[in-house]
Amino acid sequence: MSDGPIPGLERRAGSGGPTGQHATKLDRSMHTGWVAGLLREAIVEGRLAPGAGLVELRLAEQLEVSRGPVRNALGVLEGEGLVRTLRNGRTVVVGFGPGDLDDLTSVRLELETGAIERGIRLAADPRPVQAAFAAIEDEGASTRRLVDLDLAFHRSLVELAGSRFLLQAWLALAPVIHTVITIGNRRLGERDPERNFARILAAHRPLVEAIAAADAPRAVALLATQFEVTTSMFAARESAP
Amino acid sequence: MSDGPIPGLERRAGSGGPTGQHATKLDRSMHTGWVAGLLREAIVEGRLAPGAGLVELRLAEQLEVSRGPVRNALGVLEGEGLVRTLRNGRTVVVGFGPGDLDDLTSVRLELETGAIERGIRLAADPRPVQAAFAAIEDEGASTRRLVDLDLAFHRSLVELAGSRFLLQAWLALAPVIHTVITIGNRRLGERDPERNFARILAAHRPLVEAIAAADAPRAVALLATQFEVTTSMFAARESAP
DNA sequence: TGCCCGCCGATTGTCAACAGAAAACGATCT
DNA sequence: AGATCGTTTTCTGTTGACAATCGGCGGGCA
Repeated sequence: MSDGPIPGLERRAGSGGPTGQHATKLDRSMHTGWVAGLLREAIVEGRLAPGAGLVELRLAEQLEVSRGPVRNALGVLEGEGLVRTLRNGRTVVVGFGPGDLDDLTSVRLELETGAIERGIRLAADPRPVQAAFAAIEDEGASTRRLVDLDLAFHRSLVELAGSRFLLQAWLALAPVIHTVITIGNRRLGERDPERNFARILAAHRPLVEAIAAADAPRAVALLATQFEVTTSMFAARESAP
Repeated sequence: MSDGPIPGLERRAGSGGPTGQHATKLDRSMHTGWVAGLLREAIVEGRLAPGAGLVELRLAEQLEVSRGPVRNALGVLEGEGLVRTLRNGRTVVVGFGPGDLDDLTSVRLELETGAIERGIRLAADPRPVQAAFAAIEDEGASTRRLVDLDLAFHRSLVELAGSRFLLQAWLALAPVIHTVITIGNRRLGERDPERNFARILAAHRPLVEAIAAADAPRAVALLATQFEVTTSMFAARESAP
């Protein structure tokens, strides 16, 4: 494999190191979670090309930690479906083709549709969804956080159903969804972030209202429309770069 | 925490040790995968009670490996949702309540129903499903392998759709499904294994036929019926032990 | 020239040991 | 007696080192 440091991993994120401050929430631990977060971010933002090999020792010395945390981080990334270990133990970044986008979108649609229907049927509290939308509104067009907030919004949709396992299934897809949203948002938003932001708001607001009104059919239809619009925009950009 | 070895983990499974033979399929490695498999088996079969604490050092010396593989194995199990690490790092076995059964079943129904519909719409090859059913038929009433084969059957249903991410979402639930099937099969099957076996066959055969005939509505209805029967039997046993 | 075999570097899997934090325990004080 | 504080013990997180394995490279041979 080629020498030199791996691009897009200058360990600048966070503070000056893993011992910075917060213990990365629920991940395995400080170093492990930090490395996993860094790697995940690099992958979902496309800085790590699909197929690129991740060598434990190189990552370790580049990030100035031992191989242990790196190893564990690769393990959680593998569990998230972002990397894949060949049967020789070599770890590579997984790639996503155009067909995968349709596939992922359809699965998301199915899961989130079911969640909304169940949530409304159970008269779930819509306020978390409203709060998640408000967070998007308040953020502005800052692309970086926007992705996280968009993902959090859709997570709140899934959580409407109050189903532990539905959430678990969706969570298994979350990193990949993050990848797709990030790449798509960058393509759509780097020219005109404000317009992209307005588009997102326009797509989400009616959905929030429909959910607050407990209008399940309308909410589901709006969700489907939102996904269709997104994928078609992707496809347009994809075919004519 | 109480002393002594953890019950139900006598490292008998497989050969005499991790260096036995095959490198546990696609898991992380020999020892890691072996430990993860052992632990997973113990959890899904109920030998490890929910809430039980898993101490790395104790597991390590009990299984005669170092803490490294044990640690990685616990990471894998955590990714599968079978254990949970508290914010102090302590790892405990997660528990499932009666409500979780309904929840899990409904999510499974949704996923597998969608898979069947998509698979039939795409004119997917039904032979893997038939093969999985044949494997169940050939096995007989041996409860142990029956669970694996039942799970493999349902996995083949999901694979009908040819959707990478639908499979990933379902796979995220697979260990938990395994747990439920195992516990349920034991309760239902320990009195009269033959009868339980016949019940499984009777529930699966029409489903296979409907899929082979590309009759999506009938297949979906049969799947729903199968799940309803199972859950109601569970509930009956649950309320009157 | 083309193919096969053995060597060598690179990389992973594993292990034992160290430092820090959290929990459990007991003693002391009120 | 009950609560509180300090000590001890347990357990995790991390590190560096060792052994085994895989891939690639060059030399030898037909």
